[in-house]
Amino acid sequence: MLRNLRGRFLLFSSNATIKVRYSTCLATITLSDDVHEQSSESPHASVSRDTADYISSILTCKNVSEVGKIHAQVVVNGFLQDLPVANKLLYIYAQFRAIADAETLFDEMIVKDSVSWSVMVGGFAKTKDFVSSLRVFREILRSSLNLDNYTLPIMIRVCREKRDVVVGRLIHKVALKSGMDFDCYVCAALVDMYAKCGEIGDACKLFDEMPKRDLVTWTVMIGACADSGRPDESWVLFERMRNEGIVPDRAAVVTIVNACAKLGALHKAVILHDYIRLMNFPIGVVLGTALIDMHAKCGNLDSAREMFDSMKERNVISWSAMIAAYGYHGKATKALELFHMMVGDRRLPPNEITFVSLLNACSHAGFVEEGTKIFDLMIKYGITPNVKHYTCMIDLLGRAGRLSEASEMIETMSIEKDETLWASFLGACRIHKNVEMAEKAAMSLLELQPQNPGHYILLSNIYANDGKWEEVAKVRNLMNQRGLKKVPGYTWIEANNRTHRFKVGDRTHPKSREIYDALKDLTEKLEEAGFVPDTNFVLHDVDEEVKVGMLSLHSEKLALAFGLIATPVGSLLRITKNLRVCGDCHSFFKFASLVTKREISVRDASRFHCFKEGSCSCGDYW
DNA sequence: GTAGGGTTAG
Repeated sequence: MLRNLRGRFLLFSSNATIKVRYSTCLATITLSDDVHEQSSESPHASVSRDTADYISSILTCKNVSEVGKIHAQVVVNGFLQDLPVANKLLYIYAQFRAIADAETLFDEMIVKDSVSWSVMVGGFAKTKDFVSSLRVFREILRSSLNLDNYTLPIMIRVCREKRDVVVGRLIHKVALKSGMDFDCYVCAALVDMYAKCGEIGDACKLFDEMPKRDLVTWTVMIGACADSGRPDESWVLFERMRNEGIVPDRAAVVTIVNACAKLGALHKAVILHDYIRLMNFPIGVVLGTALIDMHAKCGNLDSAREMFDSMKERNVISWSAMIAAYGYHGKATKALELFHMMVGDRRLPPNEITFVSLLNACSHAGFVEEGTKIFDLMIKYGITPNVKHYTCMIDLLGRAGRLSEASEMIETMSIEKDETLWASFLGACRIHKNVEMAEKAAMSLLELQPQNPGHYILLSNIYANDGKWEEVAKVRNLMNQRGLKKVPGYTWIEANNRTHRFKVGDRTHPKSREIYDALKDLTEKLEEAGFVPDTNFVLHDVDEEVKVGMLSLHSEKLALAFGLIATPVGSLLRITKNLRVCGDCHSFFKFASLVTKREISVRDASRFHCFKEGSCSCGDYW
């Protein structure tokens, strides 16, 4: 029998065995004849041995059932109103994701402090019950409790997970208004939230204004730059961080490896891997997988495979990364081989991304039949095709010229179609010059993304190629009315351990004159060799045309011309483009590799093209 | 006593 008398918990018992049903288990506690007294008068008194004992036994629990037993003892021995003990119980329930148990306990606690509330917010967040998390957070705001540096990062993270920048911003404002001082946890969470919600400007501003930055804050910002298409800035930040004496840990290294993969710069990949070896970072599954991806995306497929082979432990992500690596490089047979090894000998179940990688590999290589089989196999594995799988299939069928089959697939699929899917179909229609189908695809793109200037250009090009000039004018007017301007694509080239960037008609490079001379010279030689520019890919933007002239000013070609003058004869040219390389450039590179006797490795938005002696590793499936 | 960052596709 438990009684609470003026702050003293008195526990009376006779020779008794008390059964307490609590939580998910039944605890049996045998009590002694003695009367125990426990003082709880002064909360500031040193923590009693019993409190500490309970806390340590709670922390050693291996499962919820063990927690339940200790919980029962806590109740019986009158320690439930001992805040550190109750909070620790709450915490451990939350850790085991037994949120219902935590909630029951929380409701029964007469006294709660900011820790109890914070643990509940975190507990709900851990089980992805974001609504409840927010509900508890609102209760904190309504109560007399102050906001603190513990609850805030949890809530900000919830907003990040939900990609809800509106609520995120609101919480940020409320916190600012409360006058509290933000610590590194709050700032890092805010920077990350803004960045993942696509508000990179806010993320940068916060980061720049921080008086102090710790390793996590730097890591978050490095990742944020990479995710927002500025991996070159990630690299600069990583160096700045190290110059400030901050030593990266594994998570930071994974982040920069990931940024380097996006950068696609081989010389940086080599430097980074050497650094990782030098620092003796243990290469676990995550870092190993990131390295596979980095080497593959920087053009070194062999290093990627070496990494894969040397890993002691691999998971489905590592296998998928290696399969994808073969895919970008047009090696569909290798990708399929690895897949069969994965599901055969290793009995590792593939996930939906494995299939995207595999289907992409098939479409890159023009493996229509194999791709179709894989698509069916995926369904047998119980994976419902998503829009990405369908996009691969549309790409696969479309590039192979099977436009009506692709169109039928689009008509009959039951899931929502997105812009990538239509863009894939449109790309295929353009290659095979099917104006009617292209028009339909472009219209759908415009409907889905009326703010994307690229779609207007595409549609107007389709009309232009078909001589429908009135329609061209209409589309152009619509674009101007909506205040949209074409965003240029960029091309990078590595030369002498540096990366140089070009955009269409670029004249900002110090060696501009030489580059243009080299390009003119090259173009003449290519035309002599039989190269015919493919005007299907000319952007019929009149103003732009007047400015930049013709196809020959594409950023890819400027980069190539620079590479020819800046690197030794015979050396490999490594080019990276942030959009898909067009058919005209593809053909240009093929001829260039023949005429200049250079090997040209081009990485675009989703694949690698290796041009050698007038042909491309990916055949005509560019 | 409670809190922030890392791997595969498109």
